[in-house]
Amino acid sequence: MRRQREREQRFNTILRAAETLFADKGYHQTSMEQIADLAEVSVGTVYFYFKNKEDLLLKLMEEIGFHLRKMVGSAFREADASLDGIRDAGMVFFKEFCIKNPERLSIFFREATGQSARLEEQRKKQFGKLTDDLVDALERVSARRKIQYPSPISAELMAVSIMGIYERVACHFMLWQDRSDEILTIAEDAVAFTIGGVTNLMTLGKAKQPDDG
Amino acid sequence: MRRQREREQRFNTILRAAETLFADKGYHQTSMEQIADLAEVSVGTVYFYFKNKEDLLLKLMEEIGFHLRKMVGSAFREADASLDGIRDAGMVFFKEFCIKNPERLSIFFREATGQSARLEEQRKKQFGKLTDDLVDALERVSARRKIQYPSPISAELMAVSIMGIYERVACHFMLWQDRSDEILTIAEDAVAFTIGGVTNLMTLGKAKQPDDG
Amino acid sequence: MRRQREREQRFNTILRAAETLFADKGYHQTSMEQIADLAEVSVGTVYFYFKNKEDLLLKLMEEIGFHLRKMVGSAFREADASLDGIRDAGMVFFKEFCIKNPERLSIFFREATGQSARLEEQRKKQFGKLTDDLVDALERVSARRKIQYPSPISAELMAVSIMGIYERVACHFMLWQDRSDEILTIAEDAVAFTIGGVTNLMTLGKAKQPDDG
Amino acid sequence: MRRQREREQRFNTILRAAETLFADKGYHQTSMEQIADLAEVSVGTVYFYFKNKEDLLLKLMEEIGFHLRKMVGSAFREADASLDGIRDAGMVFFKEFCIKNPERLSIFFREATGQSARLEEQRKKQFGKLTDDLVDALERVSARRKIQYPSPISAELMAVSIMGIYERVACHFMLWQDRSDEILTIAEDAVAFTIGGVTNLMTLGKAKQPDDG
DNA sequence: GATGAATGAGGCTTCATTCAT
DNA sequence: CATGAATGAAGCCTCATTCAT
Repeated sequence: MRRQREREQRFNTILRAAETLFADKGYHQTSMEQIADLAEVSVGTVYFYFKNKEDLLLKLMEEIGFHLRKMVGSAFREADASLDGIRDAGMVFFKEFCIKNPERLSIFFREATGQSARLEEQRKKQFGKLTDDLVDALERVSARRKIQYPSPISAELMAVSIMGIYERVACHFMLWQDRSDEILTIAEDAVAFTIGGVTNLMTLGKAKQPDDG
Repeated sequence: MRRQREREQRFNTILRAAETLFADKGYHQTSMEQIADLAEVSVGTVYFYFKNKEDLLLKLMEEIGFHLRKMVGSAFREADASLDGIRDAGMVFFKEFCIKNPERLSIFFREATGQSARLEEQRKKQFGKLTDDLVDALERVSARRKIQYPSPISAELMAVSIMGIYERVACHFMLWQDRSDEILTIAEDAVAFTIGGVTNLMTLGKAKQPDDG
Repeated sequence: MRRQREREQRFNTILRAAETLFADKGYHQTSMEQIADLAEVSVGTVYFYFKNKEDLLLKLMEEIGFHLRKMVGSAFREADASLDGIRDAGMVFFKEFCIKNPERLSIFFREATGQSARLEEQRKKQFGKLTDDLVDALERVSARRKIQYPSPISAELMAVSIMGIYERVACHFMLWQDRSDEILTIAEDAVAFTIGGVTNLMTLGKAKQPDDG
Repeated sequence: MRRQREREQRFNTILRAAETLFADKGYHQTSMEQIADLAEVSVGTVYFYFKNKEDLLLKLMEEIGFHLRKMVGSAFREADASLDGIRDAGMVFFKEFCIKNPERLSIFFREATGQSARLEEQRKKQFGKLTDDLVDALERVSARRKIQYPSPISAELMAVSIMGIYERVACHFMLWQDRSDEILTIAEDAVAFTIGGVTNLMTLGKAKQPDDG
C-alpha cells in the first residue's frame, strides 16, 4: 500500500509539472523532457504513468473539468430552484476559481484549444458536462416557476451563453490583462448580466405561453 | 498592372488554401507542403508571399477580424443609439457570418488559440477591436438614455461577455454540432439573452444613480 | 560603345556589391538577392553578368590577385637583384595594400577559404602566381650572389613562408584586431623577420657549397 | 560506469566521422545525415551529443587546438631558453603533426575559415593560445640573453609570423600538393627560415639598445 | 519500476537558379 | 537587356516515443 501511495504521488508530481508548463509556455512549446525535468523523473517514467503527451493534457482537462463542476456545479445543486444558484455559481467561479487557479483557466480555455481532434472531443465533453449542469439548473427554475422558455433550446442556449461569458471574461481579465484586483466588480457585473439574460428569456417565454395553452 | 493583379490573386489563392486546411484539419496538423499543393504552387512560392507558417495564420486572423468588424461592427454604427444595434449585430453574426463562414469561425475562435505567443497577441488585438466597437455602442446607449452603468467597467464587461456568447454559441452549435437549421431560434434566443443582460445592467445602474446624485 | 561602357559599369557595380557583402558578412551568409539589392539591379541581371554565385567570388579572387601582384610583385621586378625587392614588397603590402583594402584581405585570405573545390583551385592559382614572383626574385638574388640555397626547394619554401607571414600578420593585426595605427612597426618587424629568414638560408647555403664543389 | 564509457565512445565516433568528412569534402559540403551515416548512428543521436552542426566543428577545433599545443607547445616549454625550443617545435609540427594528421591540418587551417562568426571566434581563440605560447618562449629567450627586441610588439609579431609560416607551408606542401616525402627538407628549411627571422630581430634589437641606454 | 540513450519521420525554411514577360 | 516571380531540392533540426539495461 505504500507502493500504491508512492505511485499516486508520482502521477501527481508529473501532472503538476505538465500543468505548470502547459499553462506557462503552452502545450506545443512544452516538450516531454521539460516535463520530466520539472517533475524530477526520467522521460521513461512519464511514459509509464501516461500513455503519451496528449494523455497528459487529456487527464488535466478531466481534472480541471471535475474541479470546475465541483465548485461551480455544486452551487447550482445546493441552491433551491431560484436564480440564486446561477448567481452563486458565477461568484464562485470568478472570485474563487479564477483567482486561485489562473493556470487552470489557461489550460482549460486556451491550451486545450486548437490542438488534436481527440483533445477537441475532450473539450466538448467537459464543456458538455458543465453545460448540462447549467441546463438542469435552468430547467428546474422554469419548472418551479411553471413557465416555459421561448424555445425548446432556450435552456441549452442560455447554458452555452453563460459558459461563453465565463470563458471570455476570465480570459480577458485574468489572462490577457491582469485585473484580478477588480474581480469583485467583474464578478458582480458579469453575474448581473447573466441573470438579466436568463430573466429576459423567462419573460419572453411567459409572454409566449398563452399561445401554447 | 497585370503583374500586380496576378500577384494579389496568387496571394489570395494561397491564403484561401491555408484557410481551408487550417479550418479543416487544424493549424498544427497542416503542413506547408499541403498548403502549397492545394494552392497549386511550389513551397517556395508560399514563402515568397508569406514570411512563414505563422504569418499565414496572422494574416488570416487580420482578414477575418476585418470581415467581422465590417459585418458586425457596422450594425452598431448604423443603428441609432438604441439597443437595436446590439440586436442587429447579433442577428448578422449568427444568421449571416456563422452560416456563410463556418471555416472562419473555426480559425478565429479555435485554431488561432493555444498556439504561439505572437498569435495570442494577434487574437487579443482582433478581439480588442471588436470589443471596442461594442463598448462604443454601449456607451452611446447609456449616454443617450442619460443613465450610468453600475460600475466604470460595466460597458467593457458587457462587451466582453457578448463576445463570449457569440464565440461559444457559434462553436457549440456550428462547429461541435451542426445545428445550422436551428439558427433562427439560436440567433433570437442569443440576442434576447444579450439584450436582457444589457438591460439588467442599465436598470441596476439607474437604481444606483440616486446615490450618485 | 556607350553600350559597352555601361555594361562594364554594371559588371563593376555588381562586383563591388559582392565584394562589400562577402567581406562584411561572409560568402555563405550573403545571398544573391542581397547582392542584387545593394547593386540596385535585379537578381536576373546579376546572372546575366556572372554565371553563378561562385563565379562572383572567382572573379573577385582574380581581381584581387591581380591587384596584389601589381603592387607587391612589381616591387620585386623593379628592384635589382638585392634583397631590397623583398623589403619593398613587404612595405607596400602592409603599408599600402592592407591599410587601403581591408575588405580585400578579408576576401582573399578568409572568405575564399573553406568553400568549394573550384574556389580552392582558384586560391591555389592566385597564391601560386604570387609565390612564383617571389621564387623568381629569390632566385635572381642567389644567382647574382653566386650562391646556392641549402636545398633545391629552399626558394619555393621561402616564398611560401613569406606568403604565410603576410597572410597571418595581416589577418591578425587588421582583421582580428584593428591595430592599423601600429602598421609602421608591424611592417618593419615583419620585413626584418622575412629578411632574416632569407639571409639565414643564404648563409646555410653558402656553407654547404664546398660540399657540392 | 560502462554507460559513461559508452557515451564517450559514441561521442568520439561521431566526432571522428565529422572530422573525416569535413576534411574530405568540406564543412558546407557535408550534411548531418552523412555524418550520422558514417558514424553508424541516427541523425537524432548526433543531435543528442552535439548542439548543432557548428558545434561539431567548434569541438573539433578545440580538440585540434589542444593537440597542437600539446605537441608543439610542449617543445617550447621543455626547451631551455635558447632557440632550440623554436627549432624543436617546428620539427615536431612538420615531421610529426603534419604527417600524421593531414586531415586535422585541413580542418584547422582551411575548413574552419570563412564560415560563421562564432567559428571565426573559435579560430581566433585557438590561434591565440598557440601564439601566446610562442610569445612566452620568445620572451624567455630575450630575457635570458638580456636583449630587447626592436619594438614592443616584436615578440607578438614573430609569433604570428611563425604561425603563418606553419600554416601556409603545411597547406602548400601537404594539402595543395602532396610532397610529404620531402618533409625533412621542408622542415629544415622552414625552421632555418624561422630561426633566421628571430635572430635578425634579436640583432636589430641589440643594435638598438645603445640608443635606449 | 525507473532510466535515458537512441531513433527517425517529418516539418520548416532557405536560396541558388531559371525563364516568361 | 532587365526583371522578379516561381521553383524545388536540400538541409537543419525537433521531439514524441521506444526499449534494453
